[in-house]
Amino acid sequence: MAGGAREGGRSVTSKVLAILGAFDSAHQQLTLSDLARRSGVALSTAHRLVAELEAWQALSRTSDGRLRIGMRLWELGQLAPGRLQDMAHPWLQEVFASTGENVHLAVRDGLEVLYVDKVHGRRAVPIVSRTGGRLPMHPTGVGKALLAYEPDWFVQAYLARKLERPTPHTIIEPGRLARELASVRAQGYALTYEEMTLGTCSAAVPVLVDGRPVAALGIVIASRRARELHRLVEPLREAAEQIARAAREGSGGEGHGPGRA
Amino acid sequence: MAGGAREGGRSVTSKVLAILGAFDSAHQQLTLSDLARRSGVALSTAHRLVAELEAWQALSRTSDGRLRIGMRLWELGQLAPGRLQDMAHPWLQEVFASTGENVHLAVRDGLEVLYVDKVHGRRAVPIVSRTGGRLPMHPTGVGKALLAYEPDWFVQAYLARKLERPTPHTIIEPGRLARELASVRAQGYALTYEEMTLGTCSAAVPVLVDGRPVAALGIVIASRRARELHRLVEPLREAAEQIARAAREGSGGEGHGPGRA
DNA sequence: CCCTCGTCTTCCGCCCAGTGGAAGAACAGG
DNA sequence: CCTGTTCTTCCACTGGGCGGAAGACGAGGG
Repeated sequence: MAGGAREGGRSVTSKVLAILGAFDSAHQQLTLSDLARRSGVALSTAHRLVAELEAWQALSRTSDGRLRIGMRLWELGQLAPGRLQDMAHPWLQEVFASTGENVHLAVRDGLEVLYVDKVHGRRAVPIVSRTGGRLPMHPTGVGKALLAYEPDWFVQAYLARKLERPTPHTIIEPGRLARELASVRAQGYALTYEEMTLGTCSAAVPVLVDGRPVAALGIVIASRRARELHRLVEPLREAAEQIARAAREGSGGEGHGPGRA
Repeated sequence: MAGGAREGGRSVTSKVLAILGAFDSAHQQLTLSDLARRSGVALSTAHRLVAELEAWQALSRTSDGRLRIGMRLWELGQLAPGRLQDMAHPWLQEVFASTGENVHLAVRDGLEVLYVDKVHGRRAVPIVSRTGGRLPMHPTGVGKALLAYEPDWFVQAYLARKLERPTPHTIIEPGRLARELASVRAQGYALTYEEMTLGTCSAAVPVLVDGRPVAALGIVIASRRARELHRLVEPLREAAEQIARAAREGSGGEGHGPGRA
């Protein structure tokens, strides 16, 4: 082909998707060159495709000319499954109303937790998680709550890898983590103390439908108030129970959460 | 070309976008054939593109095989601008906490209002609006609050069209609507009584930054409780003022809302 | 049971849309 | 003025995309 060998035949669609996929929470705005580099698409090709995406509002530009995800994609994204989130939202609200803390809902996706909803007021928001964000499972409350109820083979596979260690308090020893998970199962809730972020600690409970952990409900507070965590478990547990009930009744098996294994 | 004339040369990208664009709140799940029809893409082409989109989780399938927007697009959508929404959320929360009603935040996009955030509890949710949803401006509280502060040429253009009439209470006479908007400006808030949906009424206030209506904050309740609306205006106004202040300080002109004219 | 109708999937040869290197423009520092 | 970076435009070549058609599948219905 003109200018050189076409690199092994990528479809146009794959290039468009690669361009979109170049954005993530750590790279919310990119220059055209960055975008081309990150997506592995030739600069001139990226230029053309980006123009088309921009015209459709799939991408937009910040005031300094960098590219971002556009409103149209946000709008489309709102049409994604989300049955569980919709049902759960009022209950998160309830927990927030009775505690005033940061409450969030997460599901497992692959080997990570994906935060699907979040309710927060104005006080002490250490921004540990953001809606649409991902974190590893073992250093987070919701992650431990979910992991503890996964089948054994899954947990084994999870523990077999080298685990990230965001803070010195993170538990990464397989044996110790396995024991921790056992106690989560025994108690019905998970606690963390500065395992993901220094300065914050959390409590979380799983949402169990037919014994399977479809989501987890968590709460995050400043670590100097760690003693209050126990007081917060009961409201969480109650809300999770209600959400589970609503999920059992509400949806007759419609695929509502993500579920890559 | 094989099979016949290529219809005027549409780019691959435009087809992909047409496929995504075929989904909207009234068509959240589609069969492949529907999708091909609605997007104007040949069936076999749609089949191939959809397969690629599905593999990337841009689309997913419901249990009965129909296609939906996938989790990956939801995730991407969460990276869209949203500065204003993020800042505003705690204040919506505050209004909800003090009133217990359905509170939502909307911006203008073209000739419609786009709902960008919503907080609701378990009681009386007539689901008038959904996050990511659009409604015409004149029958909604937030719409009137926004329209009242738009420049005159814009309002004229809006009124010049034939206006939809979702209920018999909807005001569609240009003269009457113009007078209504004048009184919104005078009072600083807008009220509606069953103008969008029978059985519900609403109050809304604009969020004004440098005199320009960047968003509107609204509340919806059952119409049998219409007398309580006045009581709800003050909390709304207060929250809107705080949001406006935060917006003025927080962002130095970054493009955060949509703004097609 | 076969037939019909609608939907989904696969196939295949043609050819134009897409491609990417290169050159040039625009801009920012130094 | 020069240098480095990013953005934009150009162009000749070609293989990925195209869509009609035919086949597979499934759900009624007679």
